[in-house]
Amino acid sequence: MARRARKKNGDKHRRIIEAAVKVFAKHGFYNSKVSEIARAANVADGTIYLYFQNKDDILIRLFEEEMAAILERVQREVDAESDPAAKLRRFARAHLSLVEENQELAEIIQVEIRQSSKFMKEYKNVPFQQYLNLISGIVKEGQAKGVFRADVEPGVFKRAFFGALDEMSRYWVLSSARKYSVERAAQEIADFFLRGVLARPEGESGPDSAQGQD
Amino acid sequence: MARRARKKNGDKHRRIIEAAVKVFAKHGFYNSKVSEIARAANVADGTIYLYFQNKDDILIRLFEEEMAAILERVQREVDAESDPAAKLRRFARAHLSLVEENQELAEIIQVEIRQSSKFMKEYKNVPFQQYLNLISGIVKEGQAKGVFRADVEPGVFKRAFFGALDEMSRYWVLSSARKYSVERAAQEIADFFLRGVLARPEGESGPDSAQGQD
DNA sequence: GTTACTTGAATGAATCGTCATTCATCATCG
DNA sequence: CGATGATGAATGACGATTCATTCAAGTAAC
Repeated sequence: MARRARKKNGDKHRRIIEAAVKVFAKHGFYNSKVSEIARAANVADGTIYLYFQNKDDILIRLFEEEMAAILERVQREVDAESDPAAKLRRFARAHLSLVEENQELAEIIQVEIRQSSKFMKEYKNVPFQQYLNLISGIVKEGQAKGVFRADVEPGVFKRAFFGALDEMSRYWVLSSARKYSVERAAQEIADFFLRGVLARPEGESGPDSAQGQD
Repeated sequence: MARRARKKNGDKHRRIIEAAVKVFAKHGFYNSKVSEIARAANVADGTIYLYFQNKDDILIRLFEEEMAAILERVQREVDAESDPAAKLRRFARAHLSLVEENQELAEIIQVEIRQSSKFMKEYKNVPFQQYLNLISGIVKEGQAKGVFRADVEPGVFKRAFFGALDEMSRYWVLSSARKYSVERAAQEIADFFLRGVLARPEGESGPDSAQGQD
């Protein structure tokens, strides 16, 4: 029964994290009171400090735990496809679906984490790097298979692609108006990129003639 | 000499804004002290309250003033091109150049403004909307001219395109490593999109597909 | 041109509220 | 009984904002 302690720990730890998600999403990190998180989690103020070092720590841990789950899920979805182009579409769909399903969390990751990961210069934000690298991984694979153009810089692509999805999500999260469906948007965004990344969009002749002058 | 007063006003207002840019960029809005801005601007703490309502107001006004200048400049650059595709490339280059030239400001706009524009639910952030609409404007123009595919949703495109540039900027601003040149990245990002947006990448067949509904 | 008075910009020390965090105390369980 | 987890009132720091006061420049009167 000694392990019960751990289990109980896990329980309160969880409850606090979940409460924090709600509270941070509602007021933003800096305007959230620890006591409000405590109230929402149904624990005493002091209890929070048995599970977390301080307020910052709540944010970091919440981010890392949730991010790990997200990474795993998206990874799995992407792995389910074999064609690189399909992987990219799948990534877009998975990303936007996750945002739609976890709006509060998405809001925190988009707004608060960036805020503080800049402020906390030390924090390297590994999970986010990994997430981005899922994308560049797909690109490299596509290039290796000859399906994607070789002159695409994976390091630029991953940011551009992620950025596009992310900005679209922001729209979802911050506005209430849903003009476009997730499916539709994911599809369209992936398309913008894919048609530019595919080695030959349609029946094409040579890649040399591609660009005109500027 | 009575007008000197106004001039002097303008002067201090400016100095405070400029100081705030530095301070906010360095510590983030919430970790910045009004007294530090005052020190940086070489005015007394109280003086700030003669020019701004409160700390939030400093952020909002700084954003709006700087944004107006940015909008005007990018607008002008885009107008200098006539071909929609060229406009898009130009937009990308202008955007990234601005970021490179005003890193502190860019950092604030990316991180702090978003933070607080969520927190201040009322704040509609018109300047940002306008900025985005520069992009959708280009798309619509391109579609009208038949240069861009008609089935592209300008409202999705503007976010995707902006998001891509923005994420790339974040990399510049937050990391110190500059692996890719601005020029190169702008070019590449615009290309990802353009090759997907151009009505006919190469010699294609049917002209019927050109016009469509929106 | 100098003296006396008015105005309002500028100052910065003092105030006042607000939390994050602590810790003395309590409850529970084995 | 300890011991370990939980509590929540009390503490202390901090920092935005205020406001009584100073000061410089303008105006008028002589």
